[in-house]
Amino acid sequence: MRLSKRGEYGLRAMIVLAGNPQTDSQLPIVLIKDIAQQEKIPIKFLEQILLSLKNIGLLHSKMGVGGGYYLAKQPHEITLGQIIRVLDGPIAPIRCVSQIAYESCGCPDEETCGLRMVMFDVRTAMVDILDNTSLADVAGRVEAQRQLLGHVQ
Amino acid sequence: MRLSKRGEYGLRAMIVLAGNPQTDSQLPIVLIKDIAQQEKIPIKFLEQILLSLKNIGLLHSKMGVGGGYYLAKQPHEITLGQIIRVLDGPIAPIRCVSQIAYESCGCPDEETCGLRMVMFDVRTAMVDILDNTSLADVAGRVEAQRQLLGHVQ
DNA sequence: ATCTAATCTATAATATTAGTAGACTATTGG
DNA sequence: CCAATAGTCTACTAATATTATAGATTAGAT
Repeated sequence: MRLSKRGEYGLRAMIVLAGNPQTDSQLPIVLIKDIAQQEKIPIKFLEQILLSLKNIGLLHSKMGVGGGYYLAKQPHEITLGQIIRVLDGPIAPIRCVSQIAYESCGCPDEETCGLRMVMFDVRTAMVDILDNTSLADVAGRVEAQRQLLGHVQ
Repeated sequence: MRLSKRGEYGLRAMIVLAGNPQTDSQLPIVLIKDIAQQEKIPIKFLEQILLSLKNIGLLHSKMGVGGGYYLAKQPHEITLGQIIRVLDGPIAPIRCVSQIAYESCGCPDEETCGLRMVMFDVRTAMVDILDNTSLADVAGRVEAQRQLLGHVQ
């Protein structure tokens, strides 16, 4: 029941990117290298991860001097659920409760399978959080917590 | 974010065992072989799984003719969370939110780590379900669903 | 041109998972 | 006591997934 490093690193990177808010005047481009350094992620591994997120349309990039990665949408439009599904696959404890990647678990009657009923609830609980938490929400919570702890920016 | 086969098989086996309710007159002993057959689980794999559950004290067993496995406690005293922790380890998307197997994720300040905040909520949601659902609860839900669908026993 | 930075593909190293094998021990019943 | 039954224990293997690493390539800026 654990997130992979791939998923974790991807989420951390996206949260960093969301921390550089998009303005009209200045593009919030961040280098892979900088994210890797800041979050202690192996750079070559992070490259692959960001590339996946780019290919699915969550990130844009720019090559060459002054290039880097930036969010393809506003932070409030990107949820953690989207990111995790790209990097770790469907969010479901067992396949027979996945909406996106359903697969029979082979029990005689799914309608009366006790395990399936409970795991359906677990899946729902996870998805409820992850699909309703955006990068902006995360940034907001971090900010609120900083204020609460009296951190000075 | 998926349960292993080990975990899944263990849960299925325990649900089967809880389906044979414990009475004073007759011991509800079930053979590994029968569970394996009914649930389509490789028998040698299931042996190991049941042994783990026995060693942790969730199952008892009896060798020889007329032997087999039976629950060590009443179905309402055994939760799915207990079973999963034995077979799959701690229930937490990342280690830094596990109560039982905490481990630092290496971020500069855990108190203001956005990923940690969200994953803490996810963990809580999963644990709330799994630690509050007993084998008796599962059996009850299966029975209720059977009635609802008009199955005749 | 040259430097920078992302892109792409392949592959290596490691860990985990899933399953198999077989010898051993305990219990029952004849 | 012996044979059959059924769980115990340990080791091992095969497959798969995870976590990277390497290096050549392409695009863009100055």
